[in-house]
Amino acid sequence: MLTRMPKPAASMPSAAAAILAAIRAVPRGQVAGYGTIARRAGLPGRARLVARVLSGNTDRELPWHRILRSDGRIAFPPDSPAFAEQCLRLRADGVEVRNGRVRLPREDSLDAAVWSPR
DNA sequence: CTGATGACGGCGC
DNA sequence: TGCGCCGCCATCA
Repeated sequence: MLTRMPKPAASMPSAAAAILAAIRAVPRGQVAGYGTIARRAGLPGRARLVARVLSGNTDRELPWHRILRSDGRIAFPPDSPAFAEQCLRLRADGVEVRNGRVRLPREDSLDAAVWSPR
């Protein structure tokens, strides 16, 4: 049966793959926190790992701009070019960005519930 | 092995 | 809301 998933091993390369998959699964117009992505990837408590993976990512197709800090703030210094680009890409998605911050969906929303079976 | 670093998170004030 | 402190994880000097 496929009922059992392998135990989460953060050090294995597939961890990064799971993270990338979780990020790719965030639909346009929506956003998620680093910690949320980590959980969706089966790596609870590895928010910083998500950040690490993203920092090494080169795929322009990856919706990296939809990943924000838990408080809805963009994780870049407000004066950095990355910050500016993330702002643009978010708005291109139709997301409202106020002062480098967006309205992050509550974790207990339906969408989150579907994603995080626990 | 110890200490520093980073696209983090939660809590307290 | 803003800020600081501390905890956590993985990597690197």
